Amino acid sequence: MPSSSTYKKPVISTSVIKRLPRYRRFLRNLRADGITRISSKELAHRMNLTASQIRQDLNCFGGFGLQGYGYNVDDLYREIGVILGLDKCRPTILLGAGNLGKAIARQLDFNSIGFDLIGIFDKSADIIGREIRDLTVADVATLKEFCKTHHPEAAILCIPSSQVTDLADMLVELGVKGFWNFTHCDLVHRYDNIAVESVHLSDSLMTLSYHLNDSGNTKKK
Amino acid sequence: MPSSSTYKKPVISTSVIKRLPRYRRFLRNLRADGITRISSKELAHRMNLTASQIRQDLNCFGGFGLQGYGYNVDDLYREIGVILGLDKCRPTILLGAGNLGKAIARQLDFNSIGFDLIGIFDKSADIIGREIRDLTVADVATLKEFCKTHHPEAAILCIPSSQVTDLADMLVELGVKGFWNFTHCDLVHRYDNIAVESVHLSDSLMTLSYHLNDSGNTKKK
DNA sequence: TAGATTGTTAATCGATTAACAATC
DNA sequence: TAGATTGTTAATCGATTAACAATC
Repeated sequence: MPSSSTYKKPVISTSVIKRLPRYRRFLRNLRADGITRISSKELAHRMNLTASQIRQDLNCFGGFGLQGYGYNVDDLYREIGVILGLDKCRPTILLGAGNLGKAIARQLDFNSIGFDLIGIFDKSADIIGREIRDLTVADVATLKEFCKTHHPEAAILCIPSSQVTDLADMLVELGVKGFWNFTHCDLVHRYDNIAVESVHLSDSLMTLSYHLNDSGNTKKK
Repeated sequence: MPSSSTYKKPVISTSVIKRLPRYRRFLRNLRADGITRISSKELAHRMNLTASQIRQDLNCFGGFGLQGYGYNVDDLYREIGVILGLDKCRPTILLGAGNLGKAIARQLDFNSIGFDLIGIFDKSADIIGREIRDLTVADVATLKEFCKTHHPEAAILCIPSSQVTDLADMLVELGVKGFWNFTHCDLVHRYDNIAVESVHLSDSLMTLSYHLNDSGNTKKK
């Protein structure tokens, strides 16, 4: 039953990975309610999944349960955090401090989920120099120099689509290993060995629109 | 080959629905580049999919192509818009005008994707009365009255988790048919016949974290 | 020990891909 | 007509569910 985060992983499917944060949220709520142990059956019931799926998912990473007992809520919560790498502290930069960028920077508790926001950049003179959290928005012209000194591992893209590919290409060359992409641009298959996680807000709203069309047979995700 | 939006739909899988906005984005780009027709093969190549999948997906909704020719870019772009219901104008309200709510309200072009933002509500005295786009933030205490007059169909939830269930329950009673949910709360299986589309920002960032762990065998979504 | 619940293998289901006849 | 490419059926692949032996 390995629990450390460095051993040869047998490639976990995206479906499984995407469920992990949700498991973690439910486990946190359970813990907050003072519940210390839970069976796959009970958790499945609360999450509207099958017990089988939960056990299959967790066993991709190791045997975290105990026969006849179930899972320890707090242990499992922390294990999932380790699997996701939330115990890391990855230097991260934000590109674009407009409405959305600013909100993202302020809204999220980066440090508690493995990221450390160390720089914010914009190209607009109106925005450069402003304070967001503990950071001052810098001129994107100084980005290259900044990266060479501080080696950010991840970059958050909240810039206009037109600027995305140039900037992203540059960042990859400067050693950035992953993008959290809020632009309309489809970066996903552009690079090898670079992680891209996209949040396409309007795509998401469009699927809501679809489901509003056929209210009645709606029953989703 | 039906193209109108009202006929008996044989339940389309979520996987297909979720791909539609992406097809639409690519088609728009093609159109912008002056390309008027495209084969499933060529589109598949550009989108990193199989031609087979594209044809299967589109044929869930009707025969939009022409044998020996392919698809008309502009027609298909518009058809997908109709399928998604982007030609509608659904009265929509925003709950919570903090960092994120404000940014969402300002960032998105609601009208071009089927929504009409008609009200913004908050409970904080600091925020009530502020101007966001063409709207003035109203006191959430006036929400019920507002709904009885204006009958919003969709609600965007950008409020603290603690307030979500009470507010959402009330809105459902008042006739809201769908939620765009940005809270940590898992609304999904709470109601019948209510559409819920969630954007869990930290969940998304966590999956990026996971993929940064194993840079190398990263190749995703 | 008996009861409970896991870890894991086998069966099922659904989604993706391949193949090909229909047709522009 | 010949060539191209769709719509659609069949085959494959992967993900979910069921079943059950292992074990706490």
